[in-house]
Amino acid sequence: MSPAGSSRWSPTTEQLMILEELYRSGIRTPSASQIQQITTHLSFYGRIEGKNVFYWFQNHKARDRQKLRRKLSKQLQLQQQQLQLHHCQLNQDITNHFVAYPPRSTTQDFPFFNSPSLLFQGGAANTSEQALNCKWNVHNPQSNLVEKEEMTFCNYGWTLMDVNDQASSCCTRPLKTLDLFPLTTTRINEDCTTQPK
Amino acid sequence: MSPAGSSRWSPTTEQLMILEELYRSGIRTPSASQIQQITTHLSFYGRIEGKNVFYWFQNHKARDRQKLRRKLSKQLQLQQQQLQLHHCQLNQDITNHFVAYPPRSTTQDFPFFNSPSLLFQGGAANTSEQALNCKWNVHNPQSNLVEKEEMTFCNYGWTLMDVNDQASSCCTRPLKTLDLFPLTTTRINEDCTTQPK
DNA sequence: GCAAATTAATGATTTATTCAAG
DNA sequence: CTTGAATAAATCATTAATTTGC
Repeated sequence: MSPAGSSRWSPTTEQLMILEELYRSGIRTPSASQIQQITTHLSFYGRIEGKNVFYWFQNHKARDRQKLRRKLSKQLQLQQQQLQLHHCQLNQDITNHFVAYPPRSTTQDFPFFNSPSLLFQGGAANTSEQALNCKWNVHNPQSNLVEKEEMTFCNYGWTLMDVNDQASSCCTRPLKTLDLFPLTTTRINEDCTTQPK
Repeated sequence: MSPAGSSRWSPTTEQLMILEELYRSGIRTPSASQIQQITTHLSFYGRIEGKNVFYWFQNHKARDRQKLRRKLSKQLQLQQQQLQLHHCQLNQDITNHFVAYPPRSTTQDFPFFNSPSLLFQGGAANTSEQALNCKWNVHNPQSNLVEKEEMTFCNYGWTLMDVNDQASSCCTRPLKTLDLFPLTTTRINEDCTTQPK
């Protein structure tokens, strides 16, 4: 691929420090122009592309969330265990105080013992979700386009792509027949079912 | 945004027909060049951008899968119900034949009645997954780059972006101070914590 | 010390979910 | 309700740490 390059980007220490600082400062989903700026800036410290910056934030955010989720779920698990223990203790007490002799079998449990194990997935996820979904809106003075400032991923790629996209305006020059369209496309429902294998 | 345009693309009938035909013919995740071709071609029938094509395939594939999953899970559910019924019947039979008089309470269920509802998510997903994950590799004669032909989403966007990305090569011209980097970036760990609001 | 073997991190893709226009 | 658009979660794949036997 890239000459003398490995297949994937690995950030230099400086790049990483800067990225982390930006993250700490609140950036989570950088807009197109932000990515552009960051990339340009970081390219001073080593080879880097826009997508690297994009992915870095994507992953960092996700793994932050994930870490938080795990912590919460572990906490919950502990709480549950303690509750269970408490429950058990209570039950023991009841048994000791109100049931003088075993009711039928000493190995028999009380029904409320096998309480359903709570669903961490759902609960914890929602909690951490709300805790983390604080969006950060850039106040970019140069953007006088009235589009949503919360620019995204795809917009970035595609918007920039469209700069040299001749297909944006309805092109009237005779389209040369392309590989993908071997037949006239007006009678589509006939047998142009060229099955690729 | 676009002059006299609505906020989102809506495909013309022709465009839709072609897209569906292409989908039927096996295309699921069109490569960059494919998207380019398709877009160019479809732009003859109305305004369209590359991302529209990309999203269309993305969504169509996903919703196909989803539909299939639902069908399968419904089937399974039915099967489960029937099994349950069968089970119930069996239990009834057992009760009738082996228990002459009610054991403790007529409303009491047998423990194996509340069997765990099976996890459709896991099972069905995997099934439909395998059924749908038939990738389609283009045999594009014009690509003599030896990169993987299974090109993707981001590659598309970002690759094209990099065409006019001056930051790709390590730039040595003095970077003008950007909004995002108000201070020198070498001493990062000091207080450049400009909190955005 | 130092590679081969394992494991942990993390960059890059793909899939699922959600939002919102029409 | 359908579906284009966007975001988040899950997954894959490669690189860096780390361990292990010599």
